[in-house]
Amino acid sequence: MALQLSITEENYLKAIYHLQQTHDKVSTNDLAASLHTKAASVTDMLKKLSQKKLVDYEPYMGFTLSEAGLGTALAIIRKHRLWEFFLVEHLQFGWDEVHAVAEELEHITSTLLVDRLDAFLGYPKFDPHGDPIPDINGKMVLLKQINLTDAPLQHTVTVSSVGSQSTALLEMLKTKNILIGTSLKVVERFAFDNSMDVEINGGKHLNISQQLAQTLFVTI
Amino acid sequence: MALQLSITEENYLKAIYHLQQTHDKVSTNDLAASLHTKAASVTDMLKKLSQKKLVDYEPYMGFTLSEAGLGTALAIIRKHRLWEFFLVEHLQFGWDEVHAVAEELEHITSTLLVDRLDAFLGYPKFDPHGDPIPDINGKMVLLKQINLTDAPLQHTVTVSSVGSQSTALLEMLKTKNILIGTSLKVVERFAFDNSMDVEINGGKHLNISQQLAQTLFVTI
DNA sequence: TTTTATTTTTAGGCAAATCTAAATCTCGAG
DNA sequence: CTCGAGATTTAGATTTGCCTAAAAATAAAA
Repeated sequence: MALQLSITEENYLKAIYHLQQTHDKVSTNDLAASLHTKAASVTDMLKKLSQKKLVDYEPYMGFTLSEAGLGTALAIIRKHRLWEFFLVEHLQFGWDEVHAVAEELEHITSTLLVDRLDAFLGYPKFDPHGDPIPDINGKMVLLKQINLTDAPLQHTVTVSSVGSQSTALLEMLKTKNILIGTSLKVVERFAFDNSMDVEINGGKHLNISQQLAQTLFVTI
Repeated sequence: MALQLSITEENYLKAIYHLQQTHDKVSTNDLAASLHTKAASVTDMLKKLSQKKLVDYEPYMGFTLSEAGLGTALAIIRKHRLWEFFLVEHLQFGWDEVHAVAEELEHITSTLLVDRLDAFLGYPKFDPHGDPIPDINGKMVLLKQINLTDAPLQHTVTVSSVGSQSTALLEMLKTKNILIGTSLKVVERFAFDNSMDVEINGGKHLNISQQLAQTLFVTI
């Protein structure tokens, strides 16, 4: 069985995972900053995680997750993103309100719970921020999915998926004639309400609210 | 704002609440037994909870929850039972598998989460074990709801509610002609599969599986 | 009403996770 | 190649929750 980790240990693994994405080797100071703690505390914890073979750690030389540590980190991230999806999809949370709650929910241990939740949600591939959700084996789509909100001005993008299957959303998309595969050119953005004007399939202009743009994932 | 409690403190409050239901004044030893810890530890924690005005504690004389402590305990129990309902209703957990998971979920702090979950579930009044769920103000139905599983042999009971609104269940009830208000007499129980034979409205006999019996709440 | 048994509390310590301050290491500048 | 700035680790304390063992209080029995 996977050894039982404290919430603190799990948070360390997760933070190391995120730093690893950009810093080939992670430093004590960077991790301390990321966890809002002090370097000395990080060193203490690293000795423990190293002993448990979850990180490859050489004093003064930096560290990375071991294979086992990576698997554990991905399991936590999987839980985090699945809960975020649940909160937005079923509990009417905004995509910007879910992080703090998911930080707590991600430490619930039951694997049965996670896997049932995954099934209940329909095995989503991306969380509400467009980040990929690892599957039960830790596998995930490699790139972050970007939504219309982040599309560059004057670029034409293609709708690749929607962030929700709610009937309210699907109806709205139908009346606006937006489907998977529709091309959208971002014409203008309005700072006032974060809405945007787009040109649809090279023709009509359309105003899209921030809420809608956030649920439209696109490829450039 | 409500002061932030540790998980341990919350578990103490909850345990005191449950003991209070039967023991007018709670004793150090009883609480220690209930939490699988030692009397000395309980005394330590009681001093802390007493200082925070969550329990009324007089050394050597026993203790009870204060008004504030009761409110906090009910909020935890509310979360516990709502999560149990969610697990059974939406994630296919058996009613006997949910307790351990709910023990973890009940400590998630977001009140927005709890209240949205409550709404999502349809403001249920009873958890899957028939225990009443406190509402947002801590109010709840006073009696435990009993389900058909616990009905005494040869007694006639009346279906008062069902534990789920799932279409699968409602369809089954329709074909079996079981409605709210239907009288059922428990004729026989079978230890092999925990199913039971009942007489419906004083007429036909019917076999009811354990799963079905558990979702049928009755009055005697 | 003593004395004994039981319960509860105090005293003193331990482990986890944190901190500050001091010591040590690494690496780039000169 | 040496030195010092900055990063890292060690040393020593603190807090929380728990423990054992001993002392104190209450309750029960003689």
